[in-house]
Amino acid sequence: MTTTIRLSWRDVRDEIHEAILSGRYGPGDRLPRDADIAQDLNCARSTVQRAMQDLSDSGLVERRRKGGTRVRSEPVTRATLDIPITRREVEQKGGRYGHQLIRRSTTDAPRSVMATFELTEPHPMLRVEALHLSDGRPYILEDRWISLETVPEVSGVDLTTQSANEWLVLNRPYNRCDLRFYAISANSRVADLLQIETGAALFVVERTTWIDKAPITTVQAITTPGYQLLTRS
Amino acid sequence: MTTTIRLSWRDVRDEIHEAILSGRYGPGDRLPRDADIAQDLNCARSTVQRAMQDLSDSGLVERRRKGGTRVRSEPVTRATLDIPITRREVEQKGGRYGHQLIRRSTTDAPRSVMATFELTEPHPMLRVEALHLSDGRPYILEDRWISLETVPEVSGVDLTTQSANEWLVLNRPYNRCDLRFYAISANSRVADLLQIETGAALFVVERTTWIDKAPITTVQAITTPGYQLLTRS
DNA sequence: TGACAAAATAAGTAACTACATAATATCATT
DNA sequence: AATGATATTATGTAGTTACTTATTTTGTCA
Repeated sequence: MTTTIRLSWRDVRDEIHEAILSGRYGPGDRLPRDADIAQDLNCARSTVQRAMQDLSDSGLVERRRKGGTRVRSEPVTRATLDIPITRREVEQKGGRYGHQLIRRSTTDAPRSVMATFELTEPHPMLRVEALHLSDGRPYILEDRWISLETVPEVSGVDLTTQSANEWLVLNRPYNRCDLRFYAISANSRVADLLQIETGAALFVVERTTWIDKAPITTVQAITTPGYQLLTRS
Repeated sequence: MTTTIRLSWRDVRDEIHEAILSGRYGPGDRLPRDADIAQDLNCARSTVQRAMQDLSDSGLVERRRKGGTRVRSEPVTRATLDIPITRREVEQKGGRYGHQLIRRSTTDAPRSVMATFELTEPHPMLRVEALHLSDGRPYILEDRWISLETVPEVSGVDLTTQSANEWLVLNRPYNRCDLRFYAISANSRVADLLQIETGAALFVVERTTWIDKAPITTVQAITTPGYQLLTRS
C-alpha cells in the first residue's frame, strides 16, 4: 500500500524552485505545463497553480496564458518594504515621539509637485513642513504637499496635535503609492533644522499617494545621519 | 429573473477595501467572518478567502485563525521594489554598459561582514571591488564579499569579463535576501573612483543573500550623485 | 479557584470540476 | 503571400466539498 503524502503548495513551490536553482531549468527555459507537473508530483493542478503564482510573484518565473511558464531570463531582486507611521517607528526603536509644525501655508502646486502628480491644471494645496522628534532630538524633517481638492477637510485640522503624516494615514487611505529613495547633502536650512553639520549626507524618502486618480499628498522625508531603511524580515 | 453577476476576488477585495476606507470598519475593528461575507456578497468562501489574502498581503488587514480578520490598527505603507542586474539597469536607461575590476583578494570575513551574516566562526571570503560604468562614466561602485565556503567555484571565474554581480545572479540563486538603504558622504577614495567631489551625498544599497542558512554574498553598492531608486509601477 | 481537558470556531489548505480568457497556431480565402 | 476567421492550448478564476490547524472558550474535576 502506498503512503499518500499530501503535498502543500509550498512543497510544490520549493520543488520547482529547487529544480530551477539546480540548473535543471535555466533562464528563459519553459517549464512543463501545470497539469503535467501536477501529474508528476501527484497533486492537483490547483496546487501547482498556487505554487506557480507565488514563484511568479517573487519574480523568479513568468507566466503567460497559452505561452506557458518560463524562468525569467533577466532575474530581479524583488523585495518588500514596510514603512510605518513615523510615530510608530520612533516608538518601536524605543524613543519618545514628538513633532513640531514648522510652517503651514496654502498655495498652488509648484511645477515640481504638479509633475509628480502628473497635473496639468493649477491645483490648490496645503504645504506643511514639520519635524518629527525622537527623545526630543530631530529625527525626520518632512516637507509635505496636500491636495485641497481631494482632501479639503485638512484645512480644519489642527496639525500641531497630530502630525499630518498620522492624520492622513488614519483618515485618508490611498490606492496608489509611489516611493522614491535618494541621498541629498544638507543645505544650511536643513542642517539648522536637523541640528547637524551643513553638507552631511542624508537619506531621503519621497512618497506620493493617490486615491483612484485623485492626488492626496506628496512628501519629502529627510532623515537624520545614520538612518537606515531595511527590508522587512 | 435575477441577473447573476459573478464576482471576481478582485471585486470582493475592492468591496471590502472600500468598506474600510469609507470608515465602516476602523483600525482595529473585526470584520465579519469569511463565510458571512461570502453569503452577503453571494459568492463562495474561497473567493472571499482570496480577497482577504490579498488585503492581508498588502498590509491593510490582519488575519488569525479563530481570531478572525481585523483592520490593522497601525497601518503601514507596503511597497515592492525590483532591483535588476546592474547591466540591465544601465541598458534600460539607454546607456552603454561596462565594468572594471578594481581589486580582488581572498581573506577571512572581517567583523562587519561576519555580523551581517550572523557568523561566529572565521569564514574565508573573496572580496571583489568593481566599478559599473554607463557610457564609460562611473555609475555604481561595488564592494562585495563572496563566501568561498558556499560558492567555492567563484575562485575560478574571470570577473573581468562578467561582473560578479551578473555571475552570481545567474549562477547562484538565493533563498533569502536582506536589503539596506542609506546615504554616505564620499570619502576621497570613493570620490576619486567615482570621479566626483569629496563629500558628495551618495545613495547606498546594501544587499546580503543566503541559500538556506549558508551565506552567499554581501555587497555595498555606492551609487553616483543623482541616483534614485523607485518602487515598481 | 485553578488547572487541565474537551469542544467550538474561524481561517488555512487541498482536491476536483467547470468555465473564462489570452495568446498562439492553423487553415481557408483572397 | 497576406489576411482574417477559427480552433487549440495553457493559464486564470470561481464554486464546492472536505478536511486541517491554531486559538479561544467552555466545562469538568481536583
